[in-house]
Amino acid sequence: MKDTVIPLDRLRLACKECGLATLCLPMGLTSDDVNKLSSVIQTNRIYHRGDVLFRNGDNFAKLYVVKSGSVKSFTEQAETGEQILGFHLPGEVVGLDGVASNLHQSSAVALETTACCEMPFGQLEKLTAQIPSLQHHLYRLFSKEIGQENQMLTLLGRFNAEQRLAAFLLSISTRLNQRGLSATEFQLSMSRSEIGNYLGLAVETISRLFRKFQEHGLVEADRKRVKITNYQQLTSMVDEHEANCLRHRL
Amino acid sequence: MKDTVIPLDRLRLACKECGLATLCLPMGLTSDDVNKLSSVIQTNRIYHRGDVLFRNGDNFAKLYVVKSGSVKSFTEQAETGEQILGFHLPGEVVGLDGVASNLHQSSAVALETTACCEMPFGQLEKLTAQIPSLQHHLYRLFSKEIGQENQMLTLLGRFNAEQRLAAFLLSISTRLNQRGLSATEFQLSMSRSEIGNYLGLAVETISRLFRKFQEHGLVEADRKRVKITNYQQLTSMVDEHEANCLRHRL
DNA sequence: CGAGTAGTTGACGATTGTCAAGATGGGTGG
DNA sequence: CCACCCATCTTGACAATCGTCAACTACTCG
Repeated sequence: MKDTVIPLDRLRLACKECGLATLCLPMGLTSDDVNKLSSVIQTNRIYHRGDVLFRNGDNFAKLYVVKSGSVKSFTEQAETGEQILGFHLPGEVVGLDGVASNLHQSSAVALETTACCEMPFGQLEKLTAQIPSLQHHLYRLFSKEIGQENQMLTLLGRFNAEQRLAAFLLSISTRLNQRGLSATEFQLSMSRSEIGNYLGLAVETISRLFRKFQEHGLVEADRKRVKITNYQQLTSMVDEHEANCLRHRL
Repeated sequence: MKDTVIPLDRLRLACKECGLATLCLPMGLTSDDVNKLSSVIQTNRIYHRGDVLFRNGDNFAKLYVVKSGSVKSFTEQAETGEQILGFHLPGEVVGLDGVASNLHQSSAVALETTACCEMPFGQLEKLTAQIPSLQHHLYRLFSKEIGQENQMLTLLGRFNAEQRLAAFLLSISTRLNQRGLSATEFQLSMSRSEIGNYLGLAVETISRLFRKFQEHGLVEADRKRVKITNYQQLTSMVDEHEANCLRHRL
């Protein structure tokens, strides 16, 4: 992903030509509507590894759509450090939590070289009042985010360490696959420590689980390169009914 | 709370007279706008303990605002039972996760006798296109929900059992207090088992913690009746910096 | 009043975190 | 191009938190 070469002359793509358009945009917009939207959007701003998109407490101004690369969002705790709230892959939106108080409630940092489209929320909001399908799309976007967080709550509340890592790998796999990439072979952009943080587990646990998964032929992992070798069984671990049977064999 | 008597003739209150109006409604609506809104809303539908507001997989049609009583929302897992996603107190909205797919992604059940206002989302949506401040309010509502779930993720990811229960009690306290009730003395509507489920802990752990808190003079708990006797110290447990110091004394 | 559900308590064990030491590898500068 | 360095990762030993199991108590509701 890091090595993908994007020709410079395509960096300033308008929404109309954007490969992610079906993810960002609702169906049924007129060409005129799309033009209005793209006039408001700042396209393809580039961030590098470690660059901050926004920080907890910053004034909320815009939503960020990841176009390539990846972003992590997190809260900063007084002494315990950060709690990672999510990893954001191409086509996903970051910053929705800022609308409530006009201040960002979390921080967001690029995990690698990352291109984002930035949408000033105030302008977007005005536009949604004029374009019903865009309004509906934005409501759906918020709602989808809530649904995903609900899944994450379930994961943290009811899943053991194995199931959490399995679910994590499957989530990344599915999401990359939706963007046209391989579902079974990919490069993680986050460190073991970040995975552990996200899943509520210690780094050492993540490391041990990767080894265990590898020993049992579920994945081949070399550093950040991951190859899922038994997708089926990985899936069945998350479906906890079968997981209980499986756990005794593992 | 269960015993609160609501005169029957006030049960069909329009939004204009609703005591929760400042919670549900944005500031700066004209009287006309409020009338439009209340014409769309079904007010004060009564649910009893165990009654289902909606179930996972149901068609999504409306949002529910709790007016009195309380509601739990949860996902149903194949064999592990349910994972509780949230408890909803008066003034809070339930059902936001349904917008994304037009199907409810979770279920919601009344924990006690509960009155809800029900807002058909399609109509609400049309109205928001006409009333900018209502549109903004709805975006904020979604965003606030996301912020709260982020807090919950942090709780499940980084807090130990003690901190989780402390945070839970403080959350209930704060929210009830915002509705004009006592911050230090209240009646829980959920069982120990439901608290445990919500916090990712076993019932027995909750039971032991209540005893521990009581022994240390933090709360007095008799079944569902809770009295917070040392609010200060409870707060400092959640602020994890001090919590580390405290833990050795407890 | 009786039955069943919810809550409590104790004993025990497993999962997962912590600590410490060592290995690996990417990146940088000579 | 090589070598060194630092961050990341791995691995093992040990400990602690929390879950599980089981028995018992106490409400609540019909």
